[in-house]
Amino acid sequence: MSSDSEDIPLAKRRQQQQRANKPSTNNLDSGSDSDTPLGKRKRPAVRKRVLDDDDDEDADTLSSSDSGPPAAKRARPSAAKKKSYKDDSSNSDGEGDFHGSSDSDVPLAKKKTVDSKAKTNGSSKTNGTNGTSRTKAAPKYKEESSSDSDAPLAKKAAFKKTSTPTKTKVKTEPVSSSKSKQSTTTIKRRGREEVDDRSKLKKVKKEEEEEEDDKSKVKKVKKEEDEDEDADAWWLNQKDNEDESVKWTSLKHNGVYFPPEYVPHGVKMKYDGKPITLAPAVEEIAGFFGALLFTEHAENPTFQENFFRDFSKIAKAHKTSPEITSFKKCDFTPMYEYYQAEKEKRKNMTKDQKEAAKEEKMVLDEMYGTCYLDGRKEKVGNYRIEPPGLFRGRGKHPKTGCLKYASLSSMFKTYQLRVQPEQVSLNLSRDAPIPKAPAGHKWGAIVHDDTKTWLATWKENVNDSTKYVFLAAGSSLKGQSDLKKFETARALKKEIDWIRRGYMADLKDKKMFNRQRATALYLIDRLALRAGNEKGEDEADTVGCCSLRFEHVTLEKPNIMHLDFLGKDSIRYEKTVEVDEQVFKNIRLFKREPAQEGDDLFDRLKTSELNKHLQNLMKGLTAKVFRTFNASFTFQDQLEKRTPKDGTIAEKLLAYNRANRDVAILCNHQRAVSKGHAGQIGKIEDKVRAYKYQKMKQKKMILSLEPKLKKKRPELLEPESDLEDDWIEEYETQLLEKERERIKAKFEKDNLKRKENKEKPMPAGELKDLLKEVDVKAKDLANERKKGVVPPTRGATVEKCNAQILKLDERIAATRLSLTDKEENKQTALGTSKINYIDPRISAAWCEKHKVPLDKIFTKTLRDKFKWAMTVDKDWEF
DNA sequence: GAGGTAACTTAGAATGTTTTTT
DNA sequence: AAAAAACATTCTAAGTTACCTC
Repeated sequence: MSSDSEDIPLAKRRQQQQRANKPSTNNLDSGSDSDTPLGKRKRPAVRKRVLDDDDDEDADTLSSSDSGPPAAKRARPSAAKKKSYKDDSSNSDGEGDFHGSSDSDVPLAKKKTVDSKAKTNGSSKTNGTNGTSRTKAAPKYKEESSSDSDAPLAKKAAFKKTSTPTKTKVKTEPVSSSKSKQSTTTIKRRGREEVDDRSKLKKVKKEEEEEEDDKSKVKKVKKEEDEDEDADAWWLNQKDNEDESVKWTSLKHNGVYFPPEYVPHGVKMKYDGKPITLAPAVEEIAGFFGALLFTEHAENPTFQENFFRDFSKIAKAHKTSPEITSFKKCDFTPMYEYYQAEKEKRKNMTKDQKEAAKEEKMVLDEMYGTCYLDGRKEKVGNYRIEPPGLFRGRGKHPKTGCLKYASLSSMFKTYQLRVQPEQVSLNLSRDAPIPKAPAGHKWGAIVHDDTKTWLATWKENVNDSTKYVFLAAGSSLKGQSDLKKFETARALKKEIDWIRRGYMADLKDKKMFNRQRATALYLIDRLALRAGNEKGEDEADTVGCCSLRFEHVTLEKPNIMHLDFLGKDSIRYEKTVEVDEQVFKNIRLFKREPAQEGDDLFDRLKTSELNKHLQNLMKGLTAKVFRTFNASFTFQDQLEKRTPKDGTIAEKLLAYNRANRDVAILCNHQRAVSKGHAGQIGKIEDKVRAYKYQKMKQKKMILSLEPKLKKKRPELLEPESDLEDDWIEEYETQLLEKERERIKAKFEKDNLKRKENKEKPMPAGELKDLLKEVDVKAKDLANERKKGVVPPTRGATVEKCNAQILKLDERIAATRLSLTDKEENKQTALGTSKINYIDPRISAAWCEKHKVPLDKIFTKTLRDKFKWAMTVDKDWEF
């Protein structure tokens, strides 16, 4: 029943693909074994290379014997010189140093921030769009602005706060600091009486004032069935000021939805060939695996091992279950079949059943999928507590296959797979009614932390990570942070020139640390790499920029760099790029002996240090901002270039999608190749071959018509590439077969018609005659193949044949193009960049400008998510 | 300053639904 | 009308970042 090739799961295809992708020039093979294809992972605790930034030698001299610049040029740039790359135009402020000596980073950076502000202020109107200084919004939403009376002051405070990079929050905002401390402790306490924090006078007053508003607002919203767009349009009423850490003043919700209890189906797996009866919990776990049978997961040894450890342990603990000690003796196929059948059943549900299921979902959506935030009705995202199951880690995750459960502790008489209410903490405002916990249960904790956006949280067992219930993507909170994200990216756009000059200069810095930082920054900026935090041993071995290791980078003179590593989600990043000469030199320097495989390329650098540095360059700047900035910038740029001014909507959409794809490629967003892809490609290739076949025929026909052309046009004699005799024969056989079938079908159809019309059916002999004609044709073709000569068809002329050939060439080219297009699109995922990286205002403005309906580019959910961005005018620029 | 972790964004797989093709 | 492809949504894993603690 395992219709094998049919059902290859995505993960498997991905792997095959990755394997297939492996370039022949891959230098990483060395040391690779079956377990760690990208080289065995060595994590030397601290293995710094001998070169030390503290010894005062010029790193360039150390870097290599080759062609370093003459000593005079290598000398550290003087302060005056450095100033020059900060901002050529603003030479008025001579002290505008880019980075200064590293030990005095902070004070200089402070100056920098002020500088850049002064600069933008002076420069012009455009800075009105900068995140911190948005002032254009009209205070439409009157109720809210009541809490807002001190806006100008708060704004100033925020401004100041940000220009002092270190710990300023504590200094300038005692309220918020004490608050956050207290609220963290709150979370740890249990029960409902704990009151969070900041009952500062000001706040209390505010709340009192707003209580009234809240009530009326809630009523209003209910009455108008959330048709009231203005009430939801937070972006029309952006206040820049206000304590950013406070996320809401009122938050009411109904808690979370727990997955239903397991209903045993009694389907028996086999052990050692015999069906066995399992206790419900054990049966459920066996079912988890059974459902995954024949997928890449279930065939992965690590997955099997982890699963079996947990499975057999729990089976053992249940006395009623027979002992299970060998994975090999387990046969889960009955369960697999059961779940397949269930799937089928679900697919074949009647209309009524489907209707009922929909209804049920609606009820849950209303109950748990909705909350009230500051009186506004908002959607909750993932309100379902994750059901138990097998952890599906990506790539080579050491824990993949482990059982996700609630508790195996003996406190519970039976093993508890489902997360219990006691493990779940809820966050809501103090005035909100506390949702009832499921019967017989209590909530783990109730907190009132208005600096957090989560509604519920619990701990997961496999990686000991925290899970949250957040608002949906279309909510105001998410929208606001989205807007903030893009405004930061836009702010970077204004600063990028001098920041780039800065790190380019730092590439030659005497201190190794600075060089590494600059080089990393270069890669992050030019290649849109992720920051690359350190990872633990119990995670998949993936890297980002700062965690790149030697084996991930190879160099090729004069300035070519190959990158080959597994990034987030174990997606392979494999690119060959030209890099700046100095970057090339630096990387060679970093890679020098005694470094060896497994060592970090940037052995002095950590993401935290990189980000600290960036923070000094610009408020809110972190490594990930570069990705956002470059993605949006590239998109706008490409969109502009590709959109045909007078094209049809379809042509414009094509341009849009191409620009989108450029971004996806930049960010290396990939997806598994779909099931039928190879087949689809094959079909198109066949189409190309069919064209070539026709072309070949035309060419030969010309020669039959005009044999003299053999000398004049030797290309006519050349065989078509990729057109082999065997293929031709098979193709012709197919053509003939199809023709026969067509004739038969037509014959039968005609006879049916005759019958209806009470006419006599055509005699079978007629059909035979028709088929004979095909046989004659077959002989002709065979003859043509033998002699390599194609007699001209009736009315054929050299001119006509030439025209045909031209047409065919065009078609071949077009089909080939669609082939490349398809091929590339097949592994490129456009969605991720559209959802997370491309400022939606670029799209909105483009639609406006080119009269393209918005719903051609954004689905309903995306329009909802980006509703804050839809009001820009056609000339808006990122 | 290392190490841990809370909280949030970003990510591809899996699943569900609609549209297109056969 | 069925199958396949395309498109949309849901799910939860896997990142980044700030912050806390020692």
